[in-house]
Amino acid sequence: MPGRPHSATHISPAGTADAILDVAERLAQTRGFNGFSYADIATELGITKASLHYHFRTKADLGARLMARYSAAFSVALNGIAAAQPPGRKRLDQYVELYSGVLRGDRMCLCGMLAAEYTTLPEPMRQEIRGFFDLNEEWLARMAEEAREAGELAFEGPAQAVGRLILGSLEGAMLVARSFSDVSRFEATAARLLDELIPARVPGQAGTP
Amino acid sequence: MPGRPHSATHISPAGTADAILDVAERLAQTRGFNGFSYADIATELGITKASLHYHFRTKADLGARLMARYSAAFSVALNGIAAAQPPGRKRLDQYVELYSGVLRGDRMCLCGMLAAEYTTLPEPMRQEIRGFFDLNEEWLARMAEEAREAGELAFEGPAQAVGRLILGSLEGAMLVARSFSDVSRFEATAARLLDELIPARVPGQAGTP
DNA sequence: GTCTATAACGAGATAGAC
DNA sequence: GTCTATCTCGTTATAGAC
Repeated sequence: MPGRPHSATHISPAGTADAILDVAERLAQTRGFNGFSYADIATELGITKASLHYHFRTKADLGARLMARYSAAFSVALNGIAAAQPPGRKRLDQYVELYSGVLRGDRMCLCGMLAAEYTTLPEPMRQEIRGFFDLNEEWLARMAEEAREAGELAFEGPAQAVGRLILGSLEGAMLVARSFSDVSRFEATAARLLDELIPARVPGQAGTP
Repeated sequence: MPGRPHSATHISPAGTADAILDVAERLAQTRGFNGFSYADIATELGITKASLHYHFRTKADLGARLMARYSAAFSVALNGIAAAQPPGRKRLDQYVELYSGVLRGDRMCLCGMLAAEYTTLPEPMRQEIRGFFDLNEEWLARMAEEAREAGELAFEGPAQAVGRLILGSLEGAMLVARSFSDVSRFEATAARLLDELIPARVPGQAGTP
């Protein structure tokens, strides 16, 4: 695919592909990747389907680039949380808040959504899904481990297992809560999950000795 | 029983309508409700699309009846577990095993799957999804409460919160594990969830104060 | 109950003008 | 970069013969 115009004379074209991805992202998060069409995007942006194909040759192409952008943005957000907060519960609360924000827009996590459609998606998109889950599990495990080492939170066993449990649980809690249009249900569930799973370490009680 | 070719009601003389639902169920659990067509079912059964419309006038009709059957079969399975096991962890382990069995067939929980497509589904199907979640949450809460009262398991706060957390967590863990074609990942996560959330009550140790 | 045939529509995708 | 026009295919759904 050709890159953006290299001259500085036009600034607006830089936004078209991104604008398309913005709409596609919202539709994919609300209706699923198989739940929207080029016509939906075109209508919303006031352009034609043919123009969409200029920016994204195929829908599979659009999907792969959509997920790559999403993963990259998510990664930036995770790094931001880790940089802004010391090891401890606060980091995980902000992680949960990332999900709450998505849910407030009646959306699902993009990759959680596409995971449901997994078997119908082209391999490049499947790879992105697994990559997103790996990224999140590893970040969560690292945050949990650092909090344990800092004596802020307590849990037993490998941090990887904690990361996997938190990721899966939040994705599922989102899925259910959205069916009831009830963000508070998600928030309450997420809070309890963290409370039970990695309670604050109280000096003088059982934890790491 | 979910994940099995036949529901608990019939054994040998499965009629055409049931055969159609069997195929539709498997396709919905693997590809989603929007991920299969009448043509897919017709081809697999060696009949025509027109015949399908004789049994199910519209796809929305098929979907609603499919979910009603699924929920009913699931309800029977839950009652069976509660009747066969005394209050305690074993009941919940068998509940998890229900999910593992589904996942072993590369399927998702039907209602978890359709929850992702929620916004694209007709209202009757949405109702069934919420009903399925309610049914499961309430059963899990009841099982947790009975186990606590029997002194078998320990947890604090309302049992409803525990039911919601388990349901959402299992649905999400399924979703993620299926993307990696790794049932053991689900099983390990589910086991840890139950261990942490409602540990066995050991006399003389911290549990309910 | 199942078939053939077809309607009516929407999907992804392409060619070529401007 | 965006347009008009079109192609091809798949989708749900119906009519009517057997």
